[in-house]
Amino acid sequence: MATEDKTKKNIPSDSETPLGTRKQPTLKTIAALTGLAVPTVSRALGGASDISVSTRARVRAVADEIGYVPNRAGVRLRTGRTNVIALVLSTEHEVMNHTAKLISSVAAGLRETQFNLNITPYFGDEDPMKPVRYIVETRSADAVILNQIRPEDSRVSYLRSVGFPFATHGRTIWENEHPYYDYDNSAFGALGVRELIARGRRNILLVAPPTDQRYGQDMIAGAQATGQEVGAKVRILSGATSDNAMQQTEAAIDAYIASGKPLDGLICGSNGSSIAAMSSVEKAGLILGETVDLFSKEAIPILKRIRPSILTVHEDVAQTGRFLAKAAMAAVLSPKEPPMQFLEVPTHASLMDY
Amino acid sequence: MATEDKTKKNIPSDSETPLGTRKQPTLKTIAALTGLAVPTVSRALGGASDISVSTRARVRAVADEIGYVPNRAGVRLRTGRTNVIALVLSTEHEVMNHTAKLISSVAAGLRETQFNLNITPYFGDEDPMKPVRYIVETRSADAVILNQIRPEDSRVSYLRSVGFPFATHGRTIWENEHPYYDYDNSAFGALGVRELIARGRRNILLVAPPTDQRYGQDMIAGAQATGQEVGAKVRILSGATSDNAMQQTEAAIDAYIASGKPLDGLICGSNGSSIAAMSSVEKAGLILGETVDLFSKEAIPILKRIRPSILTVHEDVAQTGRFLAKAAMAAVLSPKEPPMQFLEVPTHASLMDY
DNA sequence: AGATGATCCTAAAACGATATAGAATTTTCT
DNA sequence: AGAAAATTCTATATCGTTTTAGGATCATCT
Repeated sequence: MATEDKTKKNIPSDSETPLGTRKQPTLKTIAALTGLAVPTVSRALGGASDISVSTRARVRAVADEIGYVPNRAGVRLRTGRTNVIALVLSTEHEVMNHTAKLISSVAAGLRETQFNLNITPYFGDEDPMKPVRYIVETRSADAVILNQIRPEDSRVSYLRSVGFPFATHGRTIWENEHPYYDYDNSAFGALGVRELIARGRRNILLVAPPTDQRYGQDMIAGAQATGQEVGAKVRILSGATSDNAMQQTEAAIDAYIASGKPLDGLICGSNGSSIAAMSSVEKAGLILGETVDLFSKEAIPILKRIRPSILTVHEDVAQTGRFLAKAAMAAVLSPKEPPMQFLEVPTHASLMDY
Repeated sequence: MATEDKTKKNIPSDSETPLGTRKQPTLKTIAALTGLAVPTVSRALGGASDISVSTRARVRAVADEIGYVPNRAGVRLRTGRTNVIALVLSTEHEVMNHTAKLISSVAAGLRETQFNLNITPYFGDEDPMKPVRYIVETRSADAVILNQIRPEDSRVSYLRSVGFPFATHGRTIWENEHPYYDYDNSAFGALGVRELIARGRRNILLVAPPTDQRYGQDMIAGAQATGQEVGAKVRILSGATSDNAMQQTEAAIDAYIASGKPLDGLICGSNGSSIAAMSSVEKAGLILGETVDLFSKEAIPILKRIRPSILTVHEDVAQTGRFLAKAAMAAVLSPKEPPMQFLEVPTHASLMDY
């Protein structure tokens, strides 16, 4: 085996034409072309004030001419800056509609900025902390954006403890101290109850909001408080809740109906649960818009194109993503400024019945 | 400690730690702790054969102990390797269902490998070449994955000319020479016609496949050839086609029906067009499964949960993404091997009518 | 004993960028 | 005119890693 090692070392393997190694121009290239020193070129391109205007112009001209683009690895090693914002997403139930729209809107928010978007997925069976820790430890992003926030999210406390910039889609118990965008799910729950009551509904079921995340807790609280207020019964269906647990959700609603409890109003906080509810209701012989009303959070266009009439409230996911992008950038570029925060409050529903 | 003069160079003492940001351990840290030289530590962790087993074990133990993670910028600068696979996606019509599933399945394919996923979005109004050129010029990924491939896609010819590793979702005219995963849309078109004919349908409309991309061209060719064969009329509806152009697609189908042309079978190659078709057909008073049949490509679960009975053919997007991930990695790690290629051929449809 | 090799490690250089300190020149001031 | 100051550039060091070449030590062979 020793001899094998030796021969392996001596034979110059595939050193002929390594594809893709056409070298990119570097600062050194420009320095050679202009007769300047490398740091001078760097500072000229950076717009430093102690480089003469004429030199700056000359350097820029040469750089443009040869198509110079800074090597990110060099910048990153020297400055620690990656120019990357990482969006950390769970793929537990697949990347679904809402998440997909979030991706594109965050991308839109980063458009024409110095920042690039990196999607870091993690899987349901692994520690949600893992991708966050990886990003921090390898410094592979300047900031992270998190969603599916729990009230005392350990990722948030970790990021705060190491001083790493971030923004969240959802609030924690430390909500005053970090950037976030949140949707007022308490108001959503309240609005749902009010709208259904206004249509004469009295037996309302709130479908399966997650109780480990604040948004589900808020939705329940908002709906129940308003139910108390107006003297209507608001029941909470527990069980599977995410977009891709539609089957379980549908089964849970089926079971609820089968149990004989009265039902004439449904509140669904996700597209998946809305679809499950529509299906379930139809099977049970109830008719949307007539014997039962469905109040739904509208996020994807498909819901608009499905025939039965349902009440929808608009959630502005496009705004969400753009805001989170700005908030994350601000956390990087202006760490001393107060964190950017926004709470989207739903105020009215409309009948989607085209 | 004994060889103090030797180790005394410029080891940053623990007591310094000046700023608030706690520094990550580097090879230097391990070198100081073990009394070895930095390259020795590097080679020990890399498993080089000329480092003694005991040293390797000691170094690894210390590395694990202090939680050493290689700084990616350093590796990238030295080796040129980023350990990133970039998935380049258009957000023209938003990141939609099919795309979302592609993202999660590519992520799954990269799971537990050395590679990370980077989503690089581009916008409909900008040059599709731009993100690709950026990645190549800044060397910010080791390979790219492209979709929405045109037959003579300029991104593909560019990547080939610079020798940059890539894989495509769809084939080009150079299909023999690069890695790809493709769905046999010709077979899909043919199968659709055959299935509809088998149900007694004779007036078939193929809904709006894009004619500038190969997959649309193939679908048309497959459907028309089979139509010829069995002597049935297959018409092609031109117009908007992507998932998010549902409104236009629906309007085009409405117009087709209004024109009085006979129609008893529909073939839809995307989820969006299927939803549009269902809506359009219902408006026109046709009944799915009775007066008309819909043959659809099934990719998202929502289609399964919508009430009317439709014929669906399974497209394995999960496999697509995993394969593309492997193909891209292979292009990076084994450039000399023949490119990984796969053509998914649909063979049967099933009635989604639960 | 002296030469040869094997084993295990180190020194130096390099990737591409930027920060810092200081050098060379010109301008301004007294 | 001589000194101080401003201007414009260069030299050097550095970020963290890996590659290359070579050095030191000890065992083995003739």
